[in-house]
Amino acid sequence: MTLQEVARRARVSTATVSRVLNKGTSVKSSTRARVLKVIQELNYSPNLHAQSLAGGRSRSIGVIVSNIENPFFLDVYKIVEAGAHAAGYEVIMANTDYSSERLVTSIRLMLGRRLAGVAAIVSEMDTALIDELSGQRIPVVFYDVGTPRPNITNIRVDYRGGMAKLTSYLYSLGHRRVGYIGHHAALGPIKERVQSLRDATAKYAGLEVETATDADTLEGGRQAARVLLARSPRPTALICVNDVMAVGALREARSRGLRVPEDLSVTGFDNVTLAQFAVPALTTVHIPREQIGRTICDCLMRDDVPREQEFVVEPELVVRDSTGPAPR
Amino acid sequence: MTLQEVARRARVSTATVSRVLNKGTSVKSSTRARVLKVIQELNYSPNLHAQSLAGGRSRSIGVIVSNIENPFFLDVYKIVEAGAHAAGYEVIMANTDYSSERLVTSIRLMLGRRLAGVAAIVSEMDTALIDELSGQRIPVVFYDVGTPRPNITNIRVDYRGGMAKLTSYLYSLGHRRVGYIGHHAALGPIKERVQSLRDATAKYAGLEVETATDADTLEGGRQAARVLLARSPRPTALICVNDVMAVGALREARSRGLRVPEDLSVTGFDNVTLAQFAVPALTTVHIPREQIGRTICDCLMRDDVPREQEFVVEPELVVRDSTGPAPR
DNA sequence: AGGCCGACTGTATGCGCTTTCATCGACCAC
DNA sequence: GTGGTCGATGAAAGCGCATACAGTCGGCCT
Repeated sequence: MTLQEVARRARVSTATVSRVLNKGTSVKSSTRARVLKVIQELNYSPNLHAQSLAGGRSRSIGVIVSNIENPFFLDVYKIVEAGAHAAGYEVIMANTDYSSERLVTSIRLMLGRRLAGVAAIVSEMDTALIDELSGQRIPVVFYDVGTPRPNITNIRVDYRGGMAKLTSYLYSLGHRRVGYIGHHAALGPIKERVQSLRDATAKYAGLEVETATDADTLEGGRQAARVLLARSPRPTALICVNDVMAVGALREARSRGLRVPEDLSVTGFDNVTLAQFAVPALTTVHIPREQIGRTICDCLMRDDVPREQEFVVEPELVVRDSTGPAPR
Repeated sequence: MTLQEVARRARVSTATVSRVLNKGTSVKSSTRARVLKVIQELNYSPNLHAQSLAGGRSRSIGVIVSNIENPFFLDVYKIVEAGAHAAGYEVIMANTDYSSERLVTSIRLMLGRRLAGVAAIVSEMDTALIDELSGQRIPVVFYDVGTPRPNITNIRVDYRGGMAKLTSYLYSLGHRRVGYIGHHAALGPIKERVQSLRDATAKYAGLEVETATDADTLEGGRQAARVLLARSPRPTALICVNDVMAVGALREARSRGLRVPEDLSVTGFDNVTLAQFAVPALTTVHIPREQIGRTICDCLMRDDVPREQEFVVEPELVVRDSTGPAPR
């Protein structure tokens, strides 16, 4: 079913059919009705590729995330999706699983689609790629990675500040031996979190940090906790890089018969919904995903926002039931 | 950056550039190298729209899900994604939030993209739409909805069987007053689960069922549980339509000081990873998502599989710690 | 030497659509 | 009546690529 076929059956030119499809210019209402009727009868749906090829424009934006299974990314994605739909845009999602190669593939694909904009909510990133993207004419938003460049907007979270709040809080509860549970230790933005924690070690006398790394999943959190909790002396607090891993850690603690928070404190990061539903409810650091999502939408789908900006979002400590005074 | 521009700079014709891009036919290796070099220099990436318009074919499949936030859908999506990537395909995801209108929009969009195939893992579905899809020449797979039609493959889960196992198990534990927690009670495949439960009421003497409906989220599960647990006499078991809502219900039970499973049994459905990490670990019914995902991949990306099939997958009871003998 | 084959490359057409630009009445003011 | 304006429509030129087809050229067989 092509536009041409529709035009033929409606006894009009292809231009007219195109006009009623893009309900912009003037078409006599009787003609419009006739065309619409044929479209209906034929179940015609325009070839999107031909549309964007001929039209040059695109009503789609791309969103690349590191791990769609992690509710943090999912939340941001959903907010962007809602904003896009509200503005009449579609969104194409790509998932990299923290792989740089998949990131490159995804970005090339996004560029190939000639999208209206691309948001990369990822932890892995390569400077050359950023340069390449910067050279394109489409607006790009980075979260977590990337440095200010022409045509590129950056959103970053003050992990250092968030981690400092967490450390100070745990220290004041008497914790001196803490375990850090992370994933993909080599990736820049994630490294920043560990580093912040390590820096705190210097500030707070007697604070010792051990780390364990595993996959960014519930099971990964559990495995990492298993390693850390087997050490002797055992850490009295587990700081997890995100809520998902923290819930995994919680599970492991319970399996070992450790009471949380009496025997062990556990903290998350992100404050996803799951954190409230964990048992016990998770103490975590809130990252305002709503704000991040809206910023992305503004940057990609509005012309009246300046590019080449940098937004810094400030995380906040959320104390719930998984933390308490250090034992003994 | 167009193919033309690349051809000009490499002093070859566009046909040759196209050849090296689609690494099929023979190109002298020195020419190939020259073209590749220019492509590299220009950061050229082919216009996907032009490619699929000219080429006719498409290396993408579409996956439509009802609620990407629910790990069940996410798991299936990820399996399909992996299979697609392995076969050199891309996947376009669409999320309907259980809205029929969004389903229609999504399907139209998928058709507009002239994809190689579409999978609809959704609970909402309209017969007219199925007919329309059936008329297209692209392979389509439905999960949960849809009736056998030409060119359409169906995958369905024997909910009735799964629910029967669950009911029988709870009955044998002495539960006579059970609550059912669901969402979108009006949608066909979901209605089937409640109906199975209701049918069981007839079979098992003295079994009473009350239902509550809320959103398909952790919070929805909690709210529904709140309603059910406020009743008097209180149900001794809560059967939840899926694991996510069950975890929400678990949370509500705990808030009310009810011990699970001593005071209250709770069951989920789907057996997502989260079910093992719930506290207590959730008794649930396993749906083989791996098998579903693979079937979808086979149907959409291989030519040697017959269409117009119907696959029925058999769910299995997984007993964990959230169920026990009815109190008193 | 003539012919043929195969590796390589260029030319030209069209995929299905959008978008100028031109056309053609109809209608109004003068 | 003439010129001008505006609404409605058609004709046609691409958008960037794939590909059928037609060369070109060297090597090799007879």
